Amino acid sequence: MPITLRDVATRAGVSPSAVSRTFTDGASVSEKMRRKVEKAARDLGYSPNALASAMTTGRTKLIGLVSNNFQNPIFLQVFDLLTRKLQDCGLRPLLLNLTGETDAKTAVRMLQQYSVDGAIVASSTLPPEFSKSFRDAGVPVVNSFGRFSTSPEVHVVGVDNSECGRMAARTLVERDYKTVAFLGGPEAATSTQDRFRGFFQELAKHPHVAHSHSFAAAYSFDAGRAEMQRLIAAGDMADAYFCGDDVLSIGALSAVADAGLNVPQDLGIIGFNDMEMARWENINLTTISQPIDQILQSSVDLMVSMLDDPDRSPEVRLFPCKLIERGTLRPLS
Amino acid sequence: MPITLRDVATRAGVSPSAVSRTFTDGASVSEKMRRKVEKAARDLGYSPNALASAMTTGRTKLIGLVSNNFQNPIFLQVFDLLTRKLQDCGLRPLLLNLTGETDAKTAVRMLQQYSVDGAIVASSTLPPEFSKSFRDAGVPVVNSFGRFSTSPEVHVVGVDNSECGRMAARTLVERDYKTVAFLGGPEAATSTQDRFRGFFQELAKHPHVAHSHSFAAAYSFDAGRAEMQRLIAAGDMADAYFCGDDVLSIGALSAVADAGLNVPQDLGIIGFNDMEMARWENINLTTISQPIDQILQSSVDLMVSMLDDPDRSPEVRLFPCKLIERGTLRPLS
DNA sequence: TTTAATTTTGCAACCGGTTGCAAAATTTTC
DNA sequence: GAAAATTTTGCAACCGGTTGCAAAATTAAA
Repeated sequence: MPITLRDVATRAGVSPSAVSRTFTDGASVSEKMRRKVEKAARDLGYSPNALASAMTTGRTKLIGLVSNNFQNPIFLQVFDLLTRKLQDCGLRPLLLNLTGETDAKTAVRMLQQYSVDGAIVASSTLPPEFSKSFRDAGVPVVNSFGRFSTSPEVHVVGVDNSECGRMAARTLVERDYKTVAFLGGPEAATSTQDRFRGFFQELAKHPHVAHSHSFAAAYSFDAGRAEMQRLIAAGDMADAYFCGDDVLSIGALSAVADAGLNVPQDLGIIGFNDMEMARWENINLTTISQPIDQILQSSVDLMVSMLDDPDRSPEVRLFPCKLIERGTLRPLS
Repeated sequence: MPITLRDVATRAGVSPSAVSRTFTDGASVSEKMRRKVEKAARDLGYSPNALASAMTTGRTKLIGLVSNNFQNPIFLQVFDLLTRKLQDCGLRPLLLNLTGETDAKTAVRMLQQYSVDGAIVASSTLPPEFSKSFRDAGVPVVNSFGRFSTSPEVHVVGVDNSECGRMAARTLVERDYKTVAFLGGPEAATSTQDRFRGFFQELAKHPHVAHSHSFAAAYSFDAGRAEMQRLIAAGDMADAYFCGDDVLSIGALSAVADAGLNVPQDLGIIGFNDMEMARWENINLTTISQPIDQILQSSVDLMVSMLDDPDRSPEVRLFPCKLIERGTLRPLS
């Protein structure tokens, strides 16, 4: 059924190699030959088979897109941008959904079977070792939104989460909140741990500010709401909360509203991610944003450069986060 | 670098065919041989190359996942479920992001180059002809969330959008709203058109109920809010609105709240999709839900059955929608 | 115009598997 | 225990391209 290179060769009355060469750039083909072949190809509706070509060249132009964050709304944007950017480079994303599955070995094998040229691990919760398994298996990898190290073993692109924690703490202290708290997402996530560390590191500089912390069960509205309800019921409320995620914040806000507390006077909330919903007038959440587009562009750029030079030494690219001032924090006095 | 079948054959001291056979089920291999080969494979860490295998078998186990809906939060769930379900069947999703691009020819070619075994077009906005191009090119296709026809040319799984429109109209009339309106998403989407048709078809049975309609520029909070603001400013408000999507509804709700109107007494709103946010206590949107999980399971089932029998005649599978009663519509009197 | 240098083309082997066919090995039947 | 029936194995060709190498064709130099 499908047209092969040999079909084209026959119709054009040339050798298969000639056809192959007209479709690989950089190959030696005369103008006359190229025209002849292109005509035949057009007539027949031929387009080269990427898989067969991959057999000899060893490059599939397939990039594994690995993630376990299919619950977080921000990731729809991540997938959108990432797939578009990859497509723009002539690369095709092969999706691997690792929800509820963290075995790196399996993940690597699943991608290796398809000879992917590389893999982008987009996750703020998978540990660095996860990405390392890809590198160890010889699969070029970049970890987007991952935890960085000063002596990285794989490319990492993202933000400095502990700096984000410090930024949140600094902001709350500036706004004159006297007791502040960290309301994190799932404790196992590296991003949670890093922000936690940064947050309390900064607070240590302000001994007059009381602090506490707790963790929500998931990055979800319900988990945020439940945890805030628990805190309210327990009666040991802080003045201000740094939440691990906007959805969490919004859940917390809803519990706070139910309790009749006044935001931002009685209680401040600062979120993380600046997702779509944070901008909604009826939510209007003050939050910290990470430059998603830049992170992903940089990830793809790194990926592309690794395809040329697989032994490129691992690099860390961090982008600054930004405070997005809205209505859930007291203004600077 | 990577271990080939011949490496395994050499180490096990058997022929390549033997190795191939132990890895293809249904092939004739003795117990003794199988054990020998499996041991060698394990020792070497061999796993068969899906692409090479595809060359002779003609099956890649790659399924194109085509969509242009990377803005709608509901699609994160769609991607999550679809990829998991495909993976569970041993299939791998090759993502194709068609945002701002509707040329079916290109899309087909992009997938054909990778010899996908089939394609799932997940979109409520692409026209049936789009999916048809795949079928015409010999690529088994199922259109999830698509517009159905009584004499379908491709498999379609989804809901009867015009029935959804009727359901919305029926509900609003029941609740005793006297002037009702359709606040649709982008007019070009088939789902918008179908719901529009159903909505007014039902209203035609109730001549005492006044009606009107308009369309938002996008499926977004801002578009919904802007359109509702425009309506409020124009001063010709209806009693109740059927919005094309929950995000749109939420935007509209925010405009309504700003205007000091009382929901659900002065004004009723009914959304569509029952997304996560509709459940949030501070939104509490009455909406119509489509059974996403069933739709996708059915899509994958159809896909799998087509792989066995590519000439299976096209089928339409429609699932019922359900009214999710929350707080933005007057109760039944 | 002849010869040397350069470019274009085709041949054939290969990438990593699969599979039809016949030979070899095993099991069944008598 | 020999012959027939059945199962297992290996050989070799093939899937749809690519590529090193040498022959053929073209261009440049003499």
